Amino acid sequence: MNTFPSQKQKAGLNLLYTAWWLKSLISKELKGVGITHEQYNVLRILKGKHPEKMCVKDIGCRMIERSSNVPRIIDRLVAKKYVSRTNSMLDKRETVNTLTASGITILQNATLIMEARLKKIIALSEQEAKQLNELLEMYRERE
Amino acid sequence: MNTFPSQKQKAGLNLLYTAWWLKSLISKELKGVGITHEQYNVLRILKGKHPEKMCVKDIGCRMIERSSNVPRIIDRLVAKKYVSRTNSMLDKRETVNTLTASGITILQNATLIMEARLKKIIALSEQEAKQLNELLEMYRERE
DNA sequence: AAAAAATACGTGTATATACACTTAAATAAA
DNA sequence: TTTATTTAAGTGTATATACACGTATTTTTT
Repeated sequence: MNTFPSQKQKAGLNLLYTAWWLKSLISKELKGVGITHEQYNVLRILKGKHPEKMCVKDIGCRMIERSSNVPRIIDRLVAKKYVSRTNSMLDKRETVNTLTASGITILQNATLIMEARLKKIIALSEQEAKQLNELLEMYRERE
Repeated sequence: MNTFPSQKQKAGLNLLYTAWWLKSLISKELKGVGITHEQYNVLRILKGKHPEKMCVKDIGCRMIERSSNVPRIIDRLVAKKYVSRTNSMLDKRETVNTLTASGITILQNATLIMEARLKKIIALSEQEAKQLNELLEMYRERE
């Protein structure tokens, strides 16, 4: 990684690679629990409002990678009985979704395992992480 | 994005989000040219050795996201006539792949469009990009 | 030289992404 | 009130990812 015409160009590839590396790490941990990276993300979002229910749109716009696939991710979580989905009574277009008891359990499980692992692996100090956050925000400043 | 228990945890999400943001940006530009992000990546890797031919394995291990899907990405590039694939004579297990003339053209095209766009959008200076690179490398130091 | 292990490529499957499209319901405009 | 527009959810399709597996070939071991 060291014959780059510019640091800026290198940073793009470095960013994509590091994110892939992190995502792989997370997926590997979650595999033991039986859920995918994206399913974990949806469970966490639902946890954030629990016991309040959330419609698909509100979940979607909180996803890290804004996907149009949320209905199908929820399908799988419903099939695994981690999420319950019913029709909204206020707005018949919406469905409302919430964690089940086993959804909460699996999420706690996943979170514990993952955070322990990440804590060990990620090599930055808090101060360095803060600096990284600032640079990432500057990176996409013109978004 | 500001009620995080730790900067380190925030950095993970920030990293995933920024990479997604960048990937979307790139994909959008490439759409006009008619290739995907991953196809572009393979074309660039082939360009790096051109006119030498490359086997699937050598392409795969140079991908940003190490995918086991390289044969199928090449399938699509062959179908579009941007890549030509033949059997290796040295090792009959291998196939050897190289850019066609139109592959070179489309790649030049894509590169020009993309770099112009990224230059405008990415908000970091060279110095800041360098700092970002250092932090990303530290981030995954224990890989 | 024959058997075993490793390698390169490809395939099959479940999941996800990106995007266009459909349908039903809610909201705004006429 | 009726019509038009917007919105929420879901579906279909092409592409990609992750991973297990199969097959042919090469390399290593015995």
